[in-house]
Amino acid sequence: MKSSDLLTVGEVAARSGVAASALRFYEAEGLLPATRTTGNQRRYPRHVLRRLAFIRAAQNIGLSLDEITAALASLPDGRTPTRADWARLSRGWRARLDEQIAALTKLRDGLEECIGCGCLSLQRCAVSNPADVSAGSGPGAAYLPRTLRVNPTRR
Amino acid sequence: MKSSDLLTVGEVAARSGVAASALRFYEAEGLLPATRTTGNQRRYPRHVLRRLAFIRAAQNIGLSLDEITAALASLPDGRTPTRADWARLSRGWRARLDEQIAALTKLRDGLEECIGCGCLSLQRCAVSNPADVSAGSGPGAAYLPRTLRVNPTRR
DNA sequence: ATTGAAGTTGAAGTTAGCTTTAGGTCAAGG
DNA sequence: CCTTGACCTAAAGCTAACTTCAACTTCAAT
Repeated sequence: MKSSDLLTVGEVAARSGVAASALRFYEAEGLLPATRTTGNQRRYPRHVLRRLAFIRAAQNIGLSLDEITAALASLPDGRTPTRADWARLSRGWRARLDEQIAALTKLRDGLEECIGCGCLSLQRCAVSNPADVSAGSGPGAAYLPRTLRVNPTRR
Repeated sequence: MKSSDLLTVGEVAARSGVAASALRFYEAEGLLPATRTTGNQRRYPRHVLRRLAFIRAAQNIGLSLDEITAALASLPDGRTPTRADWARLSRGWRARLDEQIAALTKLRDGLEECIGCGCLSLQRCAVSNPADVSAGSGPGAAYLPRTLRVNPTRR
């Protein structure tokens, strides 16, 4: 155990489960600032673990790193979120989750119907066209969600 | 309207809402075969519209193109899915949707708790660590889902 | 003083699902 | 015949969120 109360990248990686390369990437993106030793190595205060927890939580809810950066930047002094900050920010996420759940539920119900009818029509089927986009509305019509993948990208 | 009952890429694109470039891409991937005219232009039978509906539906459920390719290849003669095929294949998707919905619901409930406690711990918080991965389980620990994005990639 | 592990950088690579571009070819109307 | 719009191909580009690589440098222990 180190005597200092500052953590190295390796230590933060080990404690958080976030790869060192990701930590460097986050710093480059302005998401996770680090101080430097005289030898130019990164040192992190303990509260980065909390900040990382916030980042992971937000990612799990579905926010992009850009959105997370924006959320963190909205805090005074760019501080690591306090309990109150957390409560305020995460309240907005709830609606987001609700929307996602509703969309999936609608899709599932549509699927039940479709299994029965077998229509599978681009125009009328709730599963192939869940957003109810009419075929005439032009190309590039946005179909629904990029859903949760069982095996996302290798992490 | 053309006299032939074969469709050009442009026509398929217009009727399906799938971009012509995507159709060419699908052909290259073996997802959507096309015949050629003597002048080397693509011609599609009408049932590609059904096949495309199947592809879109599967995408909306969350299957990757690779998985969709595999599913279609599993049909005899690589035929476009019939009503019975559709019923059989889509039954498996239901479980997938259920899992996704369950995961999101768990996340939402965890969020409710977390708003109250404010713990935001990488080890204990259901939102920052929904898969219950212990911090000691090594780097690269897979956190949960790559969730539905409100604005995925531009389509 | 030496050594081996851990840290540093910028640049390039990865994956999925397409889109865009450049440089031609084809088909139908006038 | 000529023009115009739709089509063709191969290759490169795009986005997000990282990872990998190569070529050093620093740190802590012996």
